[in-house]
Amino acid sequence: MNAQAPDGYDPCAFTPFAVTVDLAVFTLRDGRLHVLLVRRGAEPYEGAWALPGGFVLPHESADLAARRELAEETGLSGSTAAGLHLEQLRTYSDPDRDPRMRVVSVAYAALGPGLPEPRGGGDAAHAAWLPYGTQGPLAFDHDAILADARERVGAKLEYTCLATAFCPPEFTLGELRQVYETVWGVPLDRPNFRRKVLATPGFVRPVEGPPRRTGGRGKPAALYRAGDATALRPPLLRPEGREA
Amino acid sequence: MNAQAPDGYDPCAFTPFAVTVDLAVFTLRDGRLHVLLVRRGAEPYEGAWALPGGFVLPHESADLAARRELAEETGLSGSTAAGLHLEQLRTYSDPDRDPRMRVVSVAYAALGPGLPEPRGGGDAAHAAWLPYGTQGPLAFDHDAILADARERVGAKLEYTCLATAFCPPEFTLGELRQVYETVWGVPLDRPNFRRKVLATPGFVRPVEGPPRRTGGRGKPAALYRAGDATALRPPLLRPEGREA
DNA sequence: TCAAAAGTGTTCGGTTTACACCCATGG
DNA sequence: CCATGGGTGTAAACCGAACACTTTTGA
Repeated sequence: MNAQAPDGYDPCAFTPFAVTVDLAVFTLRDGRLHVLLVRRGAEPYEGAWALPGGFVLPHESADLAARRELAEETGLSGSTAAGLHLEQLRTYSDPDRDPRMRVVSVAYAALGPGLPEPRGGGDAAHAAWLPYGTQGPLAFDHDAILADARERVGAKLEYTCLATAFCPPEFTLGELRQVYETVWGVPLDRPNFRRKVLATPGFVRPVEGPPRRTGGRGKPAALYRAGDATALRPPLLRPEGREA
Repeated sequence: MNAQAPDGYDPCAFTPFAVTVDLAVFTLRDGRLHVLLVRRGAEPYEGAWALPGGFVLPHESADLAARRELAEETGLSGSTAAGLHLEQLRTYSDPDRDPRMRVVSVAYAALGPGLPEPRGGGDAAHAAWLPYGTQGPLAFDHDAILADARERVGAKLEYTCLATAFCPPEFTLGELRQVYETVWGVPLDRPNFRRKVLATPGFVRPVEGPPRRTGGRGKPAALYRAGDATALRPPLLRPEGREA
C-alpha cells in the first residue's frame, strides 16, 4: 500500500526495467501470409527464430523505437520501412518472459505490400520471411505475441480499411480482395466484394487517368489508391467464424 | 542484471525505465458515465486530478499491478475490485510524459456496475467519482489516456459482450440497454435491442426461477446473467457515427 | 385511472448472398 | 478458341429500423 506514495515516487518502489519493442511484421508473398523473423545469435534461445525488436532508447518513444527497429534490424531499406503501416498491439510484461532480466516489451504489428527479401543491412543478415504457420516455436513469449498480432490483423480487416496497407500504392480490387482471402483463408464472392468496397466512402479512390493494368491473364483491371477513410461501417464480416 | 554484450544486447542501449500502470475506471451512476480520479498530493501537478495508478513491482506483471492498484489505491473494497472487468488499453511512452524521469505507463480500462463511493482505504481518501466530461485537465498525459479509454469502451460495446461488465450479477434487459444508451449517448429502440441481445447466443442467460424485479414503476422485468460469449457477431452498431 | 416500463408483433426498406452473364486479354 | 479474371445485373433471403399494441406494475 505504501509502495506508491503520492508525494513523489518512493525510491524503494522504483525498480529498473528494460523496455523493448517487438515487431510482428506481416506481408503477402505469392498468396500466403508471411512473417518477418530473425534468428537469434546468442543465448538464450540461440539459433531459434524470434520477432525482430530491440531496446527503447532513452530519448525516444516506443512508437519511434518500433519505427527505427523496423528499418534497422529488419534489413529493409529505409524508404520501404517508412511506408509500412505500424500500430501498437499490447504490452507483454510477465516477470519471467526473459530469463536474464526484467524486460517489458511493447509489441507492434506492421503490415506492408509484397516486401523484398530483407537485405543484410546491419546485424540482420539472419532475417527472413517465413510463411505464417511454418515457423517452429519462437524464442521467449513470441509465439503468443505473434498469435495475438495475427488475430488482431484478421479482426481489423473486418471493421477498418486496413487491408490497403497490404497493397502497393496503386492496386486493383482483385488484389485487395486477395488480401482478405489470404488473411482470412476463405474465398469471397468477387462481385459482392467489389460492390461493398466501392459503396464504402473513402475506402478506395479510383486513379484518374483511366489506366488499367493486367494481372497476367484476364481483363485489365481499374486501378485504385487507398482512400482517407479509416473505419469500415458497416463492417465486412468474414464468413462463418472460421479462420484459416 | 547488467546487460551483457554476448546476449546480443547492446549495453549502451539498456536504459533503466520506471514502469507504471494507469487505470481508467468507469462506472455508471444515476444515468451518467463516471470516472474514478484521485487528487495529486505532490508536485508536479499538485492538486490536479489524475488517473489512479502506480509502479509495477519487481515480481509482478502489469496485469497484476493493475489489479493490485485497483484494490489498493482506489479505496474500493477488495471484493469489489476483484469483480471488475479489467483490460489493457495501450502503453504510453513519450519521453517527456513525466517531467521527473523516464516513465513508461501501461494503461488499463476497468468497468464495473454502480460502484460505491471510494472509502478512504489508505492514502486514497482523495479518490472520487466524477461524471465523465466534468473533470478539468488531468495531470500528465492522463487526458489522452482517459479519452482513449472512453473511445475504446464505446467501440467495444459494438462488437463484444462487454456491456454486462457494467451490470450487477443479475440484471434486466432494461438495465443492459441503459448501459449502451449512457455510454453512447443515444436512445435505442427497446424492442429491437431486446431481440438483438436475445438472438445472440451466450450474451445473456435467463435466471432460472422466474423471479422478476421491479425497477420502481412499470412491469417487472425478467432477470438475466452474463453469458459466456465474448464476441457479438454481427455487431450492434451505434446509430450514425454520433457520440454523446 | 394514468404513467412508466416490459414484452410481442408487424411492416418496410435496405443489405447481403448467390449466381447468371458479358467483356477483355493472353496463350 | 478457350481459360482467366474483370465487371454488371438480378432475385431471393436476411436483417435492422420504426412503430403499433398489449401487459403489468406503482402512484
